[in-house]
Amino acid sequence: MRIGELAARAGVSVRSVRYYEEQGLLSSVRSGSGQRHYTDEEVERVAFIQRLYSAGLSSRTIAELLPCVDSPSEEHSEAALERMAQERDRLSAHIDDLVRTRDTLDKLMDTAREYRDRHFRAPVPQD
Amino acid sequence: MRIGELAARAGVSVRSVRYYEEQGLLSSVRSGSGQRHYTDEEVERVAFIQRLYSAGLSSRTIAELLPCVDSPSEEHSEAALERMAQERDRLSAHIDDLVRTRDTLDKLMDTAREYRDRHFRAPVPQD
DNA sequence: CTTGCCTCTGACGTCAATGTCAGGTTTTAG
DNA sequence: CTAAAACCTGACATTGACGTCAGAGGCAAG
Repeated sequence: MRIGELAARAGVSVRSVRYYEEQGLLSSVRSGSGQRHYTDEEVERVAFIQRLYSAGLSSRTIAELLPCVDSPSEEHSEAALERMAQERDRLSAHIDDLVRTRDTLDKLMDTAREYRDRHFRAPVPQD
Repeated sequence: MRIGELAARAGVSVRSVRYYEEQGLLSSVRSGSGQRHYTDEEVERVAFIQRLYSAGLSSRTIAELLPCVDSPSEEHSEAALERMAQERDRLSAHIDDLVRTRDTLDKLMDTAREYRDRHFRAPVPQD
């Protein structure tokens, strides 16, 4: 498939796909006229890249992880495993942080609801 | 305390504190010479703002939430509650996304470890 | 063949939070 | 008193993942 279809199927923009290639996260086979062609597998790959981005990883970090995903071989296996473990930990920490923030928000909402109910109207069952 | 101490205590840069004020997230009492002065409470506030930022909220969104935090009153209570619920949901979705990504990373690491152990050395107890 | 859509490269624009610098005032320590 | 350190405003720089546009070429349908 060509880049438009890939982008649509993966749910990203055409611009992003080109950007991923520029960053070395994705490769393409070029037709004689220079157009990029992809296989079905690339759809998943692009989607996965997106998820890593939205997990807060940078292009550089993703570029360091993907080779391990592609071909687990001796050369990068150890380094990549460490890198992945490290990013996994960062991710875990971030998740914990978000959960704490969500808890804080929950408490704030409870407070606000209580206040509202006490002052402005009868209590309602919460959600 | 002055801005330097506040920033240090809250773990952010002086620049950021000024920026928060510029965005209406924080207020300060000015001394005669124009220097900002803060109370201990502001330290927590700044730290909380930081957490909202790192949770992916924008200045604008934070600005919409903080008034509710400060003084739950009729005027913004309903709207702010909705806003908070909405952001809470966004946050939850994001957390779920991150957890899924972490799971994927875990699986990748398992695969890599298996590969390594099968090909290059005797199995070791995992972690 | 032509019309319309897709693609190409390359470059500049954007946005948000923050860094950084300049040029000047204020506060603090010795 | 004086030098260092901290603060002020204002403005421009940066970073990263894109958006967007220009100008040119590719490709299927009628």
